[in-house]
Amino acid sequence: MQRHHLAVNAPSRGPGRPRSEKARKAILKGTIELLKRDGFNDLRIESVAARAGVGKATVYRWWPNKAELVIDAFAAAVFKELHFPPTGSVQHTIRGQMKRWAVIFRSPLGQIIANVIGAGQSDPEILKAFHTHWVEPRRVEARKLLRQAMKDGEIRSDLDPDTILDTFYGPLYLRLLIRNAPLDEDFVDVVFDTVLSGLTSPLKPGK
Amino acid sequence: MQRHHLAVNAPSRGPGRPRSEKARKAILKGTIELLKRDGFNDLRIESVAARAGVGKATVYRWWPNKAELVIDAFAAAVFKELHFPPTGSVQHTIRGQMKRWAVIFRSPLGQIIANVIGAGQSDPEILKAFHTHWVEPRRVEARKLLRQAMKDGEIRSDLDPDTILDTFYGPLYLRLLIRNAPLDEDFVDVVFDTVLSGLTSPLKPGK
Amino acid sequence: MQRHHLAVNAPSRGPGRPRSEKARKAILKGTIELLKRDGFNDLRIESVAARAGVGKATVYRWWPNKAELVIDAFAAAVFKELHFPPTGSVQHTIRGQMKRWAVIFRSPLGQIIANVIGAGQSDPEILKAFHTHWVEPRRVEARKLLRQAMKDGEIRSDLDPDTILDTFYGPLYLRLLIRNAPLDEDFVDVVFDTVLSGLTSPLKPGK
Amino acid sequence: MQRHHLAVNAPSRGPGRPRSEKARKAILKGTIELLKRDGFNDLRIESVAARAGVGKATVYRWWPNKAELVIDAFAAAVFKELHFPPTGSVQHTIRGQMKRWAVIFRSPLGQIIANVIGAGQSDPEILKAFHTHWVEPRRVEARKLLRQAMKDGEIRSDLDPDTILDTFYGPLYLRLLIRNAPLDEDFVDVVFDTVLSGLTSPLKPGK
DNA sequence: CAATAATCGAGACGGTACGTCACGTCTTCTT
DNA sequence: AAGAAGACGTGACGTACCGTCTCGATTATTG
Repeated sequence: MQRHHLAVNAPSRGPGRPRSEKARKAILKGTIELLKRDGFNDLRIESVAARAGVGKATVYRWWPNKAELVIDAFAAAVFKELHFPPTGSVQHTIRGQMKRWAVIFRSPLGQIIANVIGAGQSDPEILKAFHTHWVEPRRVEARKLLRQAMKDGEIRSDLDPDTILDTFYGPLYLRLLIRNAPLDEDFVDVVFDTVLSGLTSPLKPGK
Repeated sequence: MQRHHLAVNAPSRGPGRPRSEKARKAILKGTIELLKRDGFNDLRIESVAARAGVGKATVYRWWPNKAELVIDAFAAAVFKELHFPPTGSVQHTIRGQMKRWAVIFRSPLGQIIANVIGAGQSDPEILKAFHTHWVEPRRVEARKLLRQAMKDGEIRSDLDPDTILDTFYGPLYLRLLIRNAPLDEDFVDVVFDTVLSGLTSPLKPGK
Repeated sequence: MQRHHLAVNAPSRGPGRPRSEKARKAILKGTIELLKRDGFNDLRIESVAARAGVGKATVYRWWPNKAELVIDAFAAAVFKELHFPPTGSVQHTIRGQMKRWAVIFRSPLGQIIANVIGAGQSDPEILKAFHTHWVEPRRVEARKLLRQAMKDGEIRSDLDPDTILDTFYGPLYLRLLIRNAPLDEDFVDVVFDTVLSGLTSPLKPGK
Repeated sequence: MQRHHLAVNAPSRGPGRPRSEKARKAILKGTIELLKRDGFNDLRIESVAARAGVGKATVYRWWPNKAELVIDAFAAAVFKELHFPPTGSVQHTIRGQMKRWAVIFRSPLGQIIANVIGAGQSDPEILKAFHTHWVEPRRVEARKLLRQAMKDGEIRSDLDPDTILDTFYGPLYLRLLIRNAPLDEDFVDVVFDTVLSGLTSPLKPGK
């Protein structure tokens, strides 16, 4: 019987030795390091345990499988990247955010994100967790921003915000995952300018 | 010592029993089926061999590892999808191509494509093969098309064709891989209209 | 650092919560029950603790390992069987004792004895404890009895009492442990008669 | 699906790589060695595999558990000890056999026998195998011998041969297993003389 | 009566070995 | 020479217990 991801905010503990915070952190840290080095596929739970100086059973006690472990490690790693501060106009904010993502995508964290999405292709839970821990926290602020821009008349107001965001960010994810060309500043600028321009133009007849 | 991807078109073979074409096809077919059912991660060479009624060694004789096998199977599966016929104006052709992709992406083949990209995140060879067998064959025609459109003044002529194609197709790949929202006709229309509109507008000052 | 089997008869205890007699008894009782059910090899300290409603550490606080625990439990279980009352002639007494043993050997306690001897084959401490708690307490009275019989001329007086006792009881242990044939009354009678007869015959030349 | 101890005398093999005789022998040899060194309880399948230079799976492919492995190893080890040649009179033969057993019981093989009997206390299969591979092969000849002696009037003819053999050999097993006193020549002589004497005496009234 | 001290239950900890699975290689007989 | 069959050594899996360790709570003696 186990209790993964349970009652985190229980004010008082039950009996028994409390969970070792040191072990938990060492495991998550080791997972990130090995994920960078070996990728998701070649990540070994045994290696994580060994690197964290921890028994294998301690890993399995708290994470039921590699996927959940990686998700948690990923969530912890991106926690600090969560914030998405408006920096002036909506357009300026989104362009800035896209550039910051490009930086992240090129960094080791980007490789982890790519790995998580990759692993998610054969495990829906991972994909779901990627949503919960990465996509959604950013989308909630971005949607708010877009709706404000629509209200202010800065962009077309007849489109679904998520569709717009997918159009902005899709090309970035494409280059992250397919790696057909570098994900550099110029690319971000062109994509942003192109899409934004399309969003401010008068409506055209479809098809 | 083995000899993968051998000179197939040697006019005369050496001595010995010739390679069994039946076995080759059964292996590729079984690979595709199991890839659909189990995904790349849970695809077992042993299962492929068993399903194909073939010895495990026969698989390894011709494909050095799971990745190459999947790539070959993938290439065989998408072979018939290769053609990209122009259907009138450039705009009409691209919109049609995007819609056809959306259909494919929603089909079982789409799951295989997603799986291959996913597997490619921890194996550069797979990603490379995805390029060779899927991306490039389509891009060569698409680039030609775009360059014609630029020459005709239909779209801006100062952009890299691959950047443009990434902008068109990135959102589709995003929904294929992240599955945050359905990849339906409307989405394709909105993305196409938006991006195309951005490509026909007069230049705006970047940044 | 621990203190097993401590001087119990200290008239006044030190400070601190005293040892729980209830826990001690529950542990010994559970040990016997599980020993019967699972045998020594498959006896789990965790199961003992769980069955006794006791923390695992409480078991380890008082018994350093499974062997000592089993020995203690065994000693407690056989404590009441210790007495060996003379019932008339020496011959009659020994035959009676052998029959009582046969009954015990056929009972669940017999299985425990067999298990303890079995476990003793890979742990000398267990064998030693089996001696101390089971064999010797019986031998001291039996030897006295035999020496009396020798003095009285009932049996040969040139033999080592322990050799004689091994000859009497060896066959019983054999059937307890090897289980090649039932350990019934007839068997006891034949063994006793045969050996006793051999002990009363005039000496024969050895070899 | 496995096939332990199967079809040994199949005249022609099927397809597939044949079982490695080298591995089989190395495993049985290693098992005996480790059994001597560590006893049954502390015998590790992993150690057996390592010592035999063999994969753990190869051990499990042919023996379902430690018990069966030990039984097979034991059977192989005692195979050469099987013969029981008559050496003159029945009495002389039995005394000689008992002395030979005493020698074996004092040797490393004796420790293995003790271990097997010990392990048999918590696993009936082991005990059964001990019977099949050790006890019975000797008993068949011994029974024949005893029946001949009965017919010749050398010993009483109203007793079950197995009861007699248990009376002869029980004391030897007792000292092997309980180790309360040395299993030396004198002990064997006294036991043999005593029991034999009891078997040649005229019948006494039981009870 | 408060302070001290040892026990209790619970249960997490770092380990070791388990028995299973798939890997990629090999060895046999058959085609 | 390639085929299928299937055993081989390897190494990671996820599980079960080991014996130890921290907890908060309880129950004694001592100051």
